[in-house]
Amino acid sequence: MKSELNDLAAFAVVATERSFTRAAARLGVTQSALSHTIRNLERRLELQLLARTTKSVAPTSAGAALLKSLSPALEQIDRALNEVRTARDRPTGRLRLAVSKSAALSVLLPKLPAFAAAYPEVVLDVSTCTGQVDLVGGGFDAGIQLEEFIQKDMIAARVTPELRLAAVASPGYFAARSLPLNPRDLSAHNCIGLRLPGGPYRWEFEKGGVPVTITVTGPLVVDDTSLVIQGALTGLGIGLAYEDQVAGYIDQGKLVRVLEDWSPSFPGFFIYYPGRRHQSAALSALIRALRVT
Amino acid sequence: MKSELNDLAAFAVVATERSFTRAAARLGVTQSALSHTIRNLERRLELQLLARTTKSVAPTSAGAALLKSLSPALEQIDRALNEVRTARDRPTGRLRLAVSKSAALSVLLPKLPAFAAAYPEVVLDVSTCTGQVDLVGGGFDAGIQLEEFIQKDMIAARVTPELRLAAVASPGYFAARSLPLNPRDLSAHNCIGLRLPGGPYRWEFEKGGVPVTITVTGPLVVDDTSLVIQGALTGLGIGLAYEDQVAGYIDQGKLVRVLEDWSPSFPGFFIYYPGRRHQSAALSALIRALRVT
DNA sequence: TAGGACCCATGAGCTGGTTTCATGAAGAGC
DNA sequence: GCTCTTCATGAAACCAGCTCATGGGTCCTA
Repeated sequence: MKSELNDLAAFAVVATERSFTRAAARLGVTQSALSHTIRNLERRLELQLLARTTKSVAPTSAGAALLKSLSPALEQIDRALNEVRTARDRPTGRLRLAVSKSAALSVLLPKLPAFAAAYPEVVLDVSTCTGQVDLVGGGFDAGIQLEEFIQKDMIAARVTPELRLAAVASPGYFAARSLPLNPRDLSAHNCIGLRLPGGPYRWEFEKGGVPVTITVTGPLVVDDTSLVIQGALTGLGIGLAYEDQVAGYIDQGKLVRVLEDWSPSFPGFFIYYPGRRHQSAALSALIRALRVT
Repeated sequence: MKSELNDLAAFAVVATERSFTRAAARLGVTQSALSHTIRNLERRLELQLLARTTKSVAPTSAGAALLKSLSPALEQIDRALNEVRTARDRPTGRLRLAVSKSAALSVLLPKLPAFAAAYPEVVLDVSTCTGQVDLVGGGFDAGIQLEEFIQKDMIAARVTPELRLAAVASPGYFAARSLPLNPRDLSAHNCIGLRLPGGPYRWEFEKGGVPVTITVTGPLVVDDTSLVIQGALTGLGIGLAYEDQVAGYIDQGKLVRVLEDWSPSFPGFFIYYPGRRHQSAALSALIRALRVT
C-alpha cells in the first residue's frame, strides 16, 4: 500500500503555493513536516521537483511537468469525493434493485409515484429476479424478495405485512366439480403449476399447526404468478396466488376461493441489503419509503 | 497531510479486482490490511463503497460512481509519475536556462549542435539575463554566468577556462593616435562603455599583482558586448571584449589589441543550479556536455 | 455430509513512518 | 545592525497502518 499519492498531493500544494509555510498552513501540518515529506518524495523519485533557496520556492522543469498532469487529476478526485459526499447526504443517483416480479407489482409500483416525486434525483434500476440472487455478485444495492429467498448475512426490513396465499378458480370451473375441502382433494383437480428456479413449486397448506405439502398436476405450468391468475380466470383450473392480488376478482365473483382455512400466512416481502453501516441517502430513503413496521 | 488518497487508490484496486485477496496481492500487502483500510475509508466517508459477502465483492452504486471518476484520474497520475521517471532516466523535456548574452554566444551556441544531436528530446529554453538573477524565483533550472554573478548556495561547474579581456580598436582608429601603454592613458582615448544592470562597468586591469580600475569615457555606451565589438570595428574607439570573441578579428588585422600585458584573467563562466541532489537527466546531460575541468 | 479450500472480518499488538519540537542558516526589510 | 521570515535538519514521540492469529461463512469435492 506504500503509495506516494499523499506526498504527491502535498507536492502539488507546495508547488502551487510556492511556499512551504503557506502550504503547510493549508494542509494543517507543520512546515517541518512538509519539508520532510517533500524531501522523502524527491529521494524516492530520485528527482528534484522543487527548487528552493532561502527566499523562494519554485518547481523545477520536471516538477512543473508533473504538476501539470497532476493537478487536473487531483481536482477530478476532489470532485469525485464531493459527489460521493452528496450521494451520502442527499438522495441521488442510481439504485440497482433485484426484485421478484410479484414484489415489483405489489410492493414497489404502488409506492413509486410518491417516491419519484419526493426524490426526483434517484433512478431505480430494477431487475426482476426469481429465486435467490447473489446480490453483491450481481452488483445490486438491494433486493426485495420473500424472506426465504434472502441470503444469509443480509440486513432485511419488512415491506409487507404477513401474506397469505389463496387457492382460486373460476366459478365456471367449479360448476361441474365439487369444491375441495382438504388439500388432498386437489389431486382430483386441475391445478395450475408454478415453476420456480429450483423446480416445480409444491403447494403448502397448514391447519391447526399441521403442515401439508401437495404435488399438484394440471394442464398448465408457468413461471409467473400473474399468468397463474389469468389461467384461473379462464377456467383452466385451480391456481395459487397472493391473497391481495386476487381479492378484487373474488369480490367481483370472477374467482372463487377454496381451502381458505388451510391457507397459512407467511412472512411476506422484505427489502434486504448487505451491510448495516453507511448506506447511501438514496437507499435509506427507499427503505424508509417502503418499510412497514 | 491526512489525505485519503492512498485509501482511494486501494479502493480502486479492490473494486476493479472484485476481491480483497487478489487486490492485496497486487498491492503487496495482507488481505487483512486491505480490509482495515477499506473499512476506515468507508467510516470516514460514512458511506459504503464496496458490498461484500463471503463469496463476492462488488462496488455499491456509490462506489461504482466513485470508481468511474477515480480510475481515469489515478491512471493519469500514474502516467505522470512514469513521465517523471523517464525524465530522471532519459534526457527529455524542457530546461529553462538563465544565460548571459556572452555566455550564450561563447559557451552555449558552440556546443549546441552536438548536444541537440545527442539529446533530441531535450528543449533548451534560454532566457538571456544580465547581472544576478533569482534562479529559483524565475523558475529556471540552471544559469550560466560569470562567477561573480552566481547566487549563494548554488552548485556551480566551470564551463570555460579562465578568460581574459582584450582592449581593442580598429587600425584606422589608431592611425591618428598613439597606442596606450598604461591603463591611465585610456583617459585620452575614446572608449566604448558597457552598461551593466548595476551601473557602468569600470574597466579593470592588473599588472604584477597591482589592480587598476579606470572610469572610461567615449562616444558610445552600450549594454551588449557584441555591440562593443561592432563599435570597435567601425573605428569608434577602444572597446573591451572577451579575448576569444575578438581573436579572429585580430588575426585578420581588423582589430588591434592594446594593453595586453595589463589584461588580467578571471574565472570565466559557470553553469550553476540549486541543489546537488537528484538532477533531471536532461540537466545532468547539459552539465556534462558543457563542463570543462 | 464431512472435510478442505478459499474468502472476508476482526481484535490485539507492534513497527515504522510521519509529525512535532527545537534549532540553525540565510536573506529581506526597517 | 537587528528583527522577522523562510526553509532545512536532527532527535524524539506518537500514532496510523500493518501483520498475525483467529473466526465465520460459502463452495466444491469425495
